[in-house]
Amino acid sequence: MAEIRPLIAARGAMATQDCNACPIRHRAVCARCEGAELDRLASMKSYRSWAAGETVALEGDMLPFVGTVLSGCATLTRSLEDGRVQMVGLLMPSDFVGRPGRATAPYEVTAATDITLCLFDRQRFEALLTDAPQVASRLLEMSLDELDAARDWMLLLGRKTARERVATLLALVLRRAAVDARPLRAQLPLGREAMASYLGLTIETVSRQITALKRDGVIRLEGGGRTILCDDLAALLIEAGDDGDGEMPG
Amino acid sequence: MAEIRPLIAARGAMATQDCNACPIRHRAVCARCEGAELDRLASMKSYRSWAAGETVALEGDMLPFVGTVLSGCATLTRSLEDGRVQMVGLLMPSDFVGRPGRATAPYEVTAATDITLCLFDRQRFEALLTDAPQVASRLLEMSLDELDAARDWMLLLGRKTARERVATLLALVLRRAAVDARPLRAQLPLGREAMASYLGLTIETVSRQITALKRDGVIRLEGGGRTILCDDLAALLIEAGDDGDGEMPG
DNA sequence: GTCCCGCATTGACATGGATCAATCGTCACC
DNA sequence: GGTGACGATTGATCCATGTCAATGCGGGAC
Repeated sequence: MAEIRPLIAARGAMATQDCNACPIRHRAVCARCEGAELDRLASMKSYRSWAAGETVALEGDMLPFVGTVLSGCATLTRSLEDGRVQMVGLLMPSDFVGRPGRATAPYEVTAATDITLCLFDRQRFEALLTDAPQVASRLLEMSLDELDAARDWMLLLGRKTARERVATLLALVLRRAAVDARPLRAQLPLGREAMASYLGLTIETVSRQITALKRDGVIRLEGGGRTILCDDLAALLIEAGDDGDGEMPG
Repeated sequence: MAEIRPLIAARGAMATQDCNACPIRHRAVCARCEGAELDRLASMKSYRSWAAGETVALEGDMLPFVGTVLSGCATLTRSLEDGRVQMVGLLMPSDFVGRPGRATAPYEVTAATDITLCLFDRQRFEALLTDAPQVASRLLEMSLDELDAARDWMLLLGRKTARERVATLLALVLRRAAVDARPLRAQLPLGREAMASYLGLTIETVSRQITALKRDGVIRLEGGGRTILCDDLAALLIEAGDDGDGEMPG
């Protein structure tokens, strides 16, 4: 997913930077920090990378850190005992990972692409939280945004048809990827399986709905189905069933 | 819903109390406040009640306040243009209402029972937030709990069968209502329509699944289907499809 | 270039839940 | 006690999506 957010630096370059130079400060938890807090953040952080497909944390794992996504894309999933899986969040660069105040991960975290995180020791971060209001209020704001996004997704999962779900996701990806280009074009960051998991559908249904949207002239495909083009975003948003201003759950 | 949480005082008594005496401080946003913050909170608050069925705020409404539920029970819903509705949260006493940092309501808020809220002027509350870390961190904690709950519900909406969904909700209500009594007994706070809205199902399906669970001896009904009894919570939790430790989205 | 291998697509069929419609209970009111 | 209204239940049927299975396609290794 890094490729559709060109602002984000490649991960090799990242490992030597500190919070002051963080290219994602505009959204990340340190966005409002000043001298002293930045120094504290910088003193407790480290970097770590995972390859696409690797597990960052299993449900119930001890998580000694919290952190921020620097590059790449990770998924949060919850599953039932018989193997049914639902994606409950998609982490993009600048998104926050982990849960201050809780030692174990409530869902499985998996690297969807190669990914690098900027990690903070959880307990030291919690201490910072209690006496740096900017950090706490910034994190609160991010959490509330995620809550809104999760609730939008509940509407999709509870009430939308398969075609509407697929159209919603494609519109979301297109709007993130390219606000300017015409026609809109985006490489799908997720394979069909991850899309199905996100949308509460099966792979086959996702595939059929994409084919149907293509047949009906709403989208076009390129590069073996991994790149989508759209000439008329308004038409795609109508297919999505609402005005389409929903945000992606983080 | 107030009747199943006997800790909560009746609303008539509430209107003259201040934050110090708030009977729901153990969970509410003021739970960690001390002298100065409590005084500030008390100075900006007011009380207001709505009757069951009344609308507290429509999607997109200006909301000049944030607040806390004192008594009663409210629902948060999102809807599609053609009328399909999904409940995205259920507010119980001590739950937080509204969104610091945003002027308009992102979902419709409706009183499910008679309800009383303790309201704070939004802008003054935001100011408090920036310089009272206890308030910000308490609110963060509550928001993260709601986020976890919303994500649990995404698993239900995306992957559970109708029977599992109904069993999950009934187990949730039973565990909130009565931890001690045997057999477990609870008055349903929600009618069939609200249950269906919460579960992403239709009224008819909810009704059929309740009938089926009764037929199979997992639950019993009383009082015209508004009170449920359960002799074996473990059996109900198995029907719910997971270990059942999910929380209710707030 | 060819052979795999993993992912995506397509097809045939089964089914869970929605839809449409009728009936039933319960409670409030007269 | 009778009546109306509203929510809940039950029944019959339909259809969207899941399931199972086969085929297609593109990219990397050699």
